[in-house]
Amino acid sequence: MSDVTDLAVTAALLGDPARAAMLQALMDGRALTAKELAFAAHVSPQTASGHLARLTEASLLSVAAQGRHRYFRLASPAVAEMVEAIMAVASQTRPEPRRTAWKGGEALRTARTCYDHIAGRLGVAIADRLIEREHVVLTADGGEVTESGLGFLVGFGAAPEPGKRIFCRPCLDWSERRPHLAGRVGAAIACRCFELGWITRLRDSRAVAITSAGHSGLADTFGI
Amino acid sequence: MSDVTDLAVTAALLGDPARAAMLQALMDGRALTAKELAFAAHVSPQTASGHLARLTEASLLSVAAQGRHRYFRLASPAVAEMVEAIMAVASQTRPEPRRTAWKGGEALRTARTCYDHIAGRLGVAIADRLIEREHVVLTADGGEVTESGLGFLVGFGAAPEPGKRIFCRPCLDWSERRPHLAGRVGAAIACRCFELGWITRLRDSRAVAITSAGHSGLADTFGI
DNA sequence: CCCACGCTTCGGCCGCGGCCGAAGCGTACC
DNA sequence: GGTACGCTTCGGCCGCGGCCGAAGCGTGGG
Repeated sequence: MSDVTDLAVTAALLGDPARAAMLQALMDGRALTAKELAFAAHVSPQTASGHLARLTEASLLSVAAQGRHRYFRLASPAVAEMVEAIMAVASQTRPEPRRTAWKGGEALRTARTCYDHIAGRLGVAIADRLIEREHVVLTADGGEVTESGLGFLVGFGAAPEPGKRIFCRPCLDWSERRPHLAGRVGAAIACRCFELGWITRLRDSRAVAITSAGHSGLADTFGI
Repeated sequence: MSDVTDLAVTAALLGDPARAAMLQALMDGRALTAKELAFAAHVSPQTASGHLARLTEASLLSVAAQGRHRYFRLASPAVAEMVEAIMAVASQTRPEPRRTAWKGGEALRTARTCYDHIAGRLGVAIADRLIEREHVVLTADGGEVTESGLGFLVGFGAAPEPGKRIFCRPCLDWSERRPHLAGRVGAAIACRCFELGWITRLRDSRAVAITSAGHSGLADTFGI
């Protein structure tokens, strides 16, 4: 048994609007309190508490108690990847492009964080450039940084940290439907871009803005 | 709104045990009838019919009516990827890793039958060679055999039989996640390979073994 | 020490949705 | 034409699970 049971119970956890909203709110990798998540999901604190307990129990979230607050965050990059994969299918499903473009929707598509790396048009563009220059090679479910790529990253100040996490892998971008860079390499690039002030987080959103320094920097470095 | 709603409704579709079982049954890329899927999900035909209608409505499945049967299959590779991503998280949750790659798993990935054609690494390799040599052209949901391809197939002794079945189409390979050849052309090639004694079926399994004659024959004919 | 606050647990309400029996529609085969 | 079969639709039953009010527990601060 029961690969099938596992699939169903895990998917059912994401199938509730309140829990889905909470996971979305955590998609940028930050840690939020139970109350903040209750607000994000539009439910009362006690309802949220129940949902959070179930998500934590299933290891989709990890929790850290601190004083009288409890901070929840996604348990692993795999969870973020799963959510993005579902979004990719869900957005494909959507019949008409739905022109409404609610406040910030366009910004989300331009550039956003996906757990700890960059997604949206910017993320895809960066991946494209690196592939074009043969700094990385992406396959269906893995990727490698070439010799020249490693040199480039070091020069950029984004040498990926050593660790057991997967080095470099593609992550399907739900808005662009093309892969962007995830893994340690994607995280290092995103981190460096924040460090250089090329991009900044927008309030209450996973969207990020590209600063004017970012526009020139990205043009110089990546040709974007 | 409602990226979050989309996420929830799509996930909810996978969150039901019966629907999850159906999707799992389709993960190898084959097309199954409503009745077969009802059996796989352990529900009555009328219950299955309802589930299949919802999955099709949401574009997770595509359906092809043929005579008095209706064949369901995954609508796109993205759906398969989504299911795999969820399985990745679900299995991560599971405490004990439980024996990886059960007996014969590797053989299944090397070469297996997919209805009446060849899948696995061998199936994908054959498709790749034929595309590379411009003997076939594959599109998202169909395919054509070129002039030179037809000559090649006839010379190989695998002239596809006439009939109303779809001539040539790609079939997503579950283990390789890339298309292999299905349809009458795929069937003819597989049939000829069995005929030449290049491959033989293994007992109680969809896996096939490549014989020594097969190794040299495949190298000569397809350059594999 | 007491209160404010964040979070959780408990209990009960209620609606959504899965399930199957029965019936209807269309195709295939004799 | 008749029959068998695959599939779908309809209707009604029923249980799971989401929701909130009230109450309980622990921490921090005045």
